[in-house]
Amino acid sequence: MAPRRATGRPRDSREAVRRAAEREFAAHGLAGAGVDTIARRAGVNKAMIYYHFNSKLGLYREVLRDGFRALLADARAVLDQPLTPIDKLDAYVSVLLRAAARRKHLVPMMLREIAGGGRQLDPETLRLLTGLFQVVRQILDEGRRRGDFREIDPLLTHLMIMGAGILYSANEPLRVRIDRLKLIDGPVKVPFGAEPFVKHLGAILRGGLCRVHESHDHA
Amino acid sequence: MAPRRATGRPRDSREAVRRAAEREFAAHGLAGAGVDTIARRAGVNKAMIYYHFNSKLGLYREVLRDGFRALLADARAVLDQPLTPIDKLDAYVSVLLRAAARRKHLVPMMLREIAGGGRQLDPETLRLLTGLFQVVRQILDEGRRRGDFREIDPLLTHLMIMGAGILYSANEPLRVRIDRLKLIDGPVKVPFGAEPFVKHLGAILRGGLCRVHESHDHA
DNA sequence: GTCTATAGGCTGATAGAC
DNA sequence: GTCTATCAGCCTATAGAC
Repeated sequence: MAPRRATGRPRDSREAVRRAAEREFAAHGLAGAGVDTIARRAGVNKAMIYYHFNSKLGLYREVLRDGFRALLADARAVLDQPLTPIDKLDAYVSVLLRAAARRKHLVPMMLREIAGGGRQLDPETLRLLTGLFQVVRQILDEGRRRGDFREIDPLLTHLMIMGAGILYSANEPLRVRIDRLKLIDGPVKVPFGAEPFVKHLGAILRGGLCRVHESHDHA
Repeated sequence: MAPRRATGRPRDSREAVRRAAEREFAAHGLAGAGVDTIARRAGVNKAMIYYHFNSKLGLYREVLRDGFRALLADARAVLDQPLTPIDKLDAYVSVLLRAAARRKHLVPMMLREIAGGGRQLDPETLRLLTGLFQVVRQILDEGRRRGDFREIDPLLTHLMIMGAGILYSANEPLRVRIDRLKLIDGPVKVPFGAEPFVKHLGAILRGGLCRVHESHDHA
């Protein structure tokens, strides 16, 4: 029995609010977001927000939860793909970045949440977060069983991938600005979009930074 | 001519405000922070904040700038150490994490700033940020010249290290909570403090995830 | 489900005495 | 440099009609 346009506009007002809230919360955080702004941008009366979500915090939590539910579902799908473990890791990173690009509110909200010690994360959202770790852990386990991977801490690896991926995504606006201002001298090309990052991280995970010196000495 | 206790208390009131502001901004962000709270915690009259810093935003910017100035100085010191490039990278990561641990406001503030597209970053702070990249670039260049490192994108590498390091630092409270709630099953030890991360990232940068199979086949 | 009107608290900022 | 007093605006939230 989902509420289907009783009187007003064809499009569900609840959905409109959610979408407007995603933008506002991502840009300004829970404290900085304005309920009036969200209502205006949703083309909805402000009272509707309280009707549907009870409070600003309630709306905030629901937006976060929805986002992570979708993200976790995407990530889990990687496990079923017929790929080698190392390629699955690539796919996972790619999914992460592309999910962040599609749902632009997720990464900024997550970032602010982490900055605040995760105070607004309800238990379910916390569970969803650990679910992402489980995906990485399964991939790493499979790789270790097959003898592809060496013994490596799965949680630290997860945190590394997540951190690098999140910052890279969130960074994009800043990179654009730094690029425009020509703040970096020399022949450095500023990367944009998911692809360069996925490739780069994949290369590092495969072989690290160092040269493979097959019987090769300097001097 | 630094202002030295004209009338009031022995300790400089400006410094007291800065320190209280660090905590408040880190915990609640620019919008969420309260000027009254900062004043109270600094043991200083609220009007003094406006006397010293003009506005809440002015105070915020100064706190950020000071933090990154100190961080960049620490990072640059690594360049002069008598270490091989790969060990310098380790040292750099270590400095980053330890600086974050000492100046607890830095990472959360940075995280929120990134989430907001860096809207409140003044040009100098932006310059300081790119300075960190230059440090990584120099280390990588030196390694490439010596033949230790293979050809690798320095900016992507910098972003990877920075992202992983920042998230790991910022994550600590969340890891504590997840650990307490026993949300992760199985024999996974949740890491705390800088050391495990520095070691882990060092290992990955050195050799990646995969086993070195010197003539070894699975069959 | 939708809208109007408004309460009521909080908070950034300033004026002005000392 | 420090402090008191106070304003003015914003902004979450609700009551209540339709």
